[in-house]
Amino acid sequence: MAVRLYNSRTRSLDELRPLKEGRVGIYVCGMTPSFHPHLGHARTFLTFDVLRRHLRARGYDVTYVQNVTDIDDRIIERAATEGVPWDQIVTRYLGEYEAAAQRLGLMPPDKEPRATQEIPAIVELVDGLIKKGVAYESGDGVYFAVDEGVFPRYGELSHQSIDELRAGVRVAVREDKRGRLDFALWKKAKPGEPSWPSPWGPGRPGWHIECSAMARKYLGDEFDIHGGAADLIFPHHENEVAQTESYTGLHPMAEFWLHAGLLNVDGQKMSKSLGNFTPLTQMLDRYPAAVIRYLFLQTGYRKPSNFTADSIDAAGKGLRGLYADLDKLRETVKPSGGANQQASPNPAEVAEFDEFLDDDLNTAGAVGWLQTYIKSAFKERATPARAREVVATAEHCLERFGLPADAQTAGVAATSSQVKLNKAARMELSIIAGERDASDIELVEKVVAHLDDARKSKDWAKSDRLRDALKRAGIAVKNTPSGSQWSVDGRS
RNA sequence: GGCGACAUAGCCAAGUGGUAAGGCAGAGCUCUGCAAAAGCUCCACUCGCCGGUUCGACUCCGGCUGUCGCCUCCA
Repeated sequence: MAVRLYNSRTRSLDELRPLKEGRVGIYVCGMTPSFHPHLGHARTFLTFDVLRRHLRARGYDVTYVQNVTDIDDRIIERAATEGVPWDQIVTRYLGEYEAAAQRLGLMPPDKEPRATQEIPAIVELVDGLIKKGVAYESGDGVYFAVDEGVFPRYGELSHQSIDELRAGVRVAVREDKRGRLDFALWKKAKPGEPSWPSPWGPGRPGWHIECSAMARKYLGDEFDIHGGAADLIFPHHENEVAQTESYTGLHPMAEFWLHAGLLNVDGQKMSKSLGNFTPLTQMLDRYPAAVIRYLFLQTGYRKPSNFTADSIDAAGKGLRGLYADLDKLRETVKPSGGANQQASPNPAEVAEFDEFLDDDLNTAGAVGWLQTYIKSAFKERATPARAREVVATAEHCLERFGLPADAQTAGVAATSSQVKLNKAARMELSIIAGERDASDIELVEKVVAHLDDARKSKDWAKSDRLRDALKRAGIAVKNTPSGSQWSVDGRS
């Protein structure tokens, strides 16, 4: 079965037919590091991460390009506000993004070009557009002449007509341009602004042109997939099309346009002014990356998604449950097994999983399939050999999702490594443990060890007393054949 | 005002022209000194509303209502 994806350009589910046999080129609009990355960025890049993994598993040689727009008005504004050089802003927020990307397990792009390092390619493009008569130089920059109708297909991607757009313009025109819809290709530098040399004097690229230039340079005049979040369709992607296709005379520049749905928080769009903007780094401190990934996997990538504390808690529990089932299967294999009995994923079952992903990256359906699949092994009372096969298949699927193979690695194991005891709890536990200087975690472990001893000697009264003390300290204990496990109570 | 998306149980969320995946929460049972975990069972005669097409629609068409997004910077 071939891969089908929803194509914003044609507004239909189209079959992926790479321009070059066996190879897929993907360009995704990346960060403009002018502020903290947030959970919405994570959703978008996680979407394309799963797409890459799937296409690769389908045997395609994927080239994934994700740019960095490391110069724009917001960066300059931010630098001015803080009174620091513009590139310091870029370094700070790009660093923050890269650290977050690593924690999220995003595969590094094959190419990660930066606008300021591609000035020659950008200048070449702008110059070419002027020569073709679709762009013009004015007092403060170079503009693309949308209003003059130089690009008849303008509005086709976002399904807007030039007339309607013209009616909708409601921002005071400050730039020195001929038509209200015209957009900047090159901005001449005002005193004190960062600049690069060009035939039109020192300046910087306008927003949009850098993507046209970089996509062309790394993937060619025509390539397979161009992606980004839904809010980029207009004007960013529309303008990219106008620039690139005017320059090359070819259409379409990208066969597929993929758009990831936006993320709301508590029913509202994330924004600084609403105060619901949580930096991604903080979210990652609060929730394991695997849980965030799993949460997004449970939703269709195109749908607008609403993030709430409840939704991520439920995702955490769901993921932990999945790992618990898997662990149980692994347990059943161990005694009779032997370490060298390796099983391979079942091809027919992996194919069932793949069918979901082939269908417009239906990760939610695939997650449901995987949950049922693992559970079915219990219902069937799987033999050790079969259990091994199910585990191998499940692990394969998890890897395809970019999820770790077990709860420990995913950071959702029941036993927590992070404890923070309050004063009263610390005092109570240190008395029980007979320790004053132990760390919180050592203290807890000591008391849990006492509890285990009490249980071994069937001293239920003592065992219950210790359990209660731990509970007051916010620690939940559960007993297993291999010793007691504890976790910070209420943490999911 | 223009363009577009979405509307499935308490919550999150798949899906098909032929009779509703999965997860969370909830109920019961098994197990258990207790507490958990886990397993099993149950949990939408119904898919925003109204028409139409059809032997049959939640799934196709039309209308209505509602929510959201884009049209200005945005992943």
